[in-house]
Amino acid sequence: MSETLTISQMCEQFNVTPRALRFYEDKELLAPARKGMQRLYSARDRARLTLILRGKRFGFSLEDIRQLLAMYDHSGSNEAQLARTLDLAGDRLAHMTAQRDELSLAIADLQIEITQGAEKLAQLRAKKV
Amino acid sequence: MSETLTISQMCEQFNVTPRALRFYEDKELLAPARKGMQRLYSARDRARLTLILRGKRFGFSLEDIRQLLAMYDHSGSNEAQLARTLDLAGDRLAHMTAQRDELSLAIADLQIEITQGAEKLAQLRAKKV
DNA sequence: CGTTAGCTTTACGTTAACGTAAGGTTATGC
DNA sequence: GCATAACCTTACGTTAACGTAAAGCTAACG
Repeated sequence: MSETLTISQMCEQFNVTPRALRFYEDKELLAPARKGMQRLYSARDRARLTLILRGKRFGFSLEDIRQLLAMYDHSGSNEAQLARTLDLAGDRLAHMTAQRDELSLAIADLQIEITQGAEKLAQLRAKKV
Repeated sequence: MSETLTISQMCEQFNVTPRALRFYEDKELLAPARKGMQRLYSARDRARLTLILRGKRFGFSLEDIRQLLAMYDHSGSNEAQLARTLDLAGDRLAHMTAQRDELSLAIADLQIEITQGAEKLAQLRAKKV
C-alpha cells in the first residue's frame, strides 16, 4: 500500500524523466525521503506528483502549482485557504476559457483562408487544362 | 496611398514596439527601405506586417511565417507553391484544433474540481454556524 | 549653439521547464 | 576484484520573441 518507489520506478509510472522529478524537488514541489543518497518516493509524493501533472495539463505554471500545493498542505480544513485556492482556480478557468475562445476565432479564420486558397488553386489547375 | 511611414508611426498603427519591427527585419520577415539611416515602411511592408501579425494570432512561429512569406513572394500564381502553403496551413489547422480540444477537456476537468471545492467550502461554512 | 526628439546599432538579459554532459558514489553480480 | 547499473550533484545549454541598456548620429527648434 505505502511502498516507496525509486526515481526510475516513478519515471516509469508517471512517464516523466528523472531530471523533471529532481527539478520539481529543486522548485520545492516535491520532497522525497532519502535512503543514503537515494530518493524514495512515498504514496504522498505520488499523490503530489499526480496533482503536479494535472496542474500542468491545466496550464498552471510550476510556481502556481507550488503555491497551490503549499495551500493544500496548510488547508486540510481551512476555510480561508480553500477559498483562496478556489479563487485562483477561478482565475485560471477564466484565462483558459478566453484562450479557447481566441483559438476558436483563429481556427475559423484559418479555415476561411484555406478555403479561399483551395479555390484559387482549383482555378489555377482549371486554366492549366 | 503609398506614403511611407517611420518606425514610430508603424508602431502606433500596428500596436507593436520598435524592437519588434527591428527584430522581424533581423529575421528577414521585413526589409524596409532606408533614407539615410532611417527606416521607411512602404505599403508593401505594411501588408507584410499584417500577414505577420495574423500568422502570430494563428500560432505560427516567426520562422514559419518567414517561410510562408517567402513562398508568397515566389508564388504569385505558382501552383506548387500555393499547394505547399495550403499544406502547411492544413497542418497548422489540425494542430490548433487538437490544442483546442485538449484545452476544452482541461476546462471541463477544472470546472468539476471547482464545483467540488465549492461544495466542500459550503460544508465548512455550514458547520461553522 | 545647446538640447531635445527621434532615430540608429550592438549586445547582454529574461523566462520556463527542463536537456544534457561531466564527473563521482554505491550496490550487485560474476 | 572489477565491471555494470542505478543513482547522485553541479552546472552550463536550449528555445522564442523580444526587453532593455548603452552609446552615438542628426535634424529641428528656440
